Amino acid sequence: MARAATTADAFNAVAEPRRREILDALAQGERPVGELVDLLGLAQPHVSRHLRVLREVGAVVVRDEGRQRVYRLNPQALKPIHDWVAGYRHLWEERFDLLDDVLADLKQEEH
Amino acid sequence: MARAATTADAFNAVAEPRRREILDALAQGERPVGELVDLLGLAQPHVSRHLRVLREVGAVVVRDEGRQRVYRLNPQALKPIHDWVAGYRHLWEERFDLLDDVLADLKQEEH
DNA sequence: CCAACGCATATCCATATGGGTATACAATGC
DNA sequence: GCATTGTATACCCATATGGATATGCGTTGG
Repeated sequence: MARAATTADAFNAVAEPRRREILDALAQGERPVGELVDLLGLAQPHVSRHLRVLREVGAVVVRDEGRQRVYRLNPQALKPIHDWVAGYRHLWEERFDLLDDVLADLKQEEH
Repeated sequence: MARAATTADAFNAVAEPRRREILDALAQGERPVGELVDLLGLAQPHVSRHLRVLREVGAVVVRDEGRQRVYRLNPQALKPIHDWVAGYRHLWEERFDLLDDVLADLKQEEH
C-alpha cells in the first residue's frame, strides 16, 4: 500500500505547504481561483488541483459566481487537527510549569 | 516533483495515522520498540520505520538501554502544528460568539 | 564463544503525488 | 454565433511512500 491519499483526511490535505497557504489566504475572506493563482504564484491548474483536494476533505466550499468560482474557507474541517495537537499542548508547556514551581519554591525559601 | 517527504516536517510526519498512534502511546510515557509493536499490532520493521520518520522530524528521541531502544516523546515538535491550526480556532467558534451576541442583545431588550 | 533476543536496515512492489503542459467546458461579451 | 475569459480535467514523469520479507548487528545469557 502506498502513502494515504492527500484526500484521505484533513491531516493529509494540510501536510502540503501550498494548501496551507491557500487556506491562510481564504481565512481573510473568500476568493475566486484567479486571485489565489496570483497570490500563490502557482500555475492555475495546480491551484485548481489543490482546491480540489481541500474541497474533498471539506476544508473549502465553492460557489459559482458567473464564470468565476469563489472559494470559501470551512474552518470546522480543521478542528480534528486542533483537537489532536491540543492534547499535547500541556506537555510542551510543562517545562514552564516546572519553572513556575521552582520559582515558587525559591520564593518560599526566601521567607 | 513528488509529494513532500514524510520527513519534511511535523505536518507530513503526522499525516500518517499510525504515527499519530505511536505518539499517542508515547504520550503516556517512554517505551521500547517491542512494546509499541505489541500496542499497534504492526510488524516490527514497520514500527521501526515509523519511529525513524518521527525521529527525523524531532517528534521523538531514543535512548539505548541494554539491547533495547527506548523512545520518548518530544512534544515541542508538534508546536508548529498547534500554532498553525490555533489561528483558525476563532473561525469555527465564531458561531458561538455570534450566539453570545444574540443572547446579549436579547438580554438588553429585556430591560 | 555461541545462541537468542531486540532493533535497524535493505529490497521489492503498487500506488498516487505534485509539477508541467495541453485541452475541455461553461459563461460572458460582441 | 463566435471569440474570450475563468476553471477544471487529462496526461506524462520522477519520486518516495507503506507494506512485506529477509537480513545485518549489537547485547545479553549460558
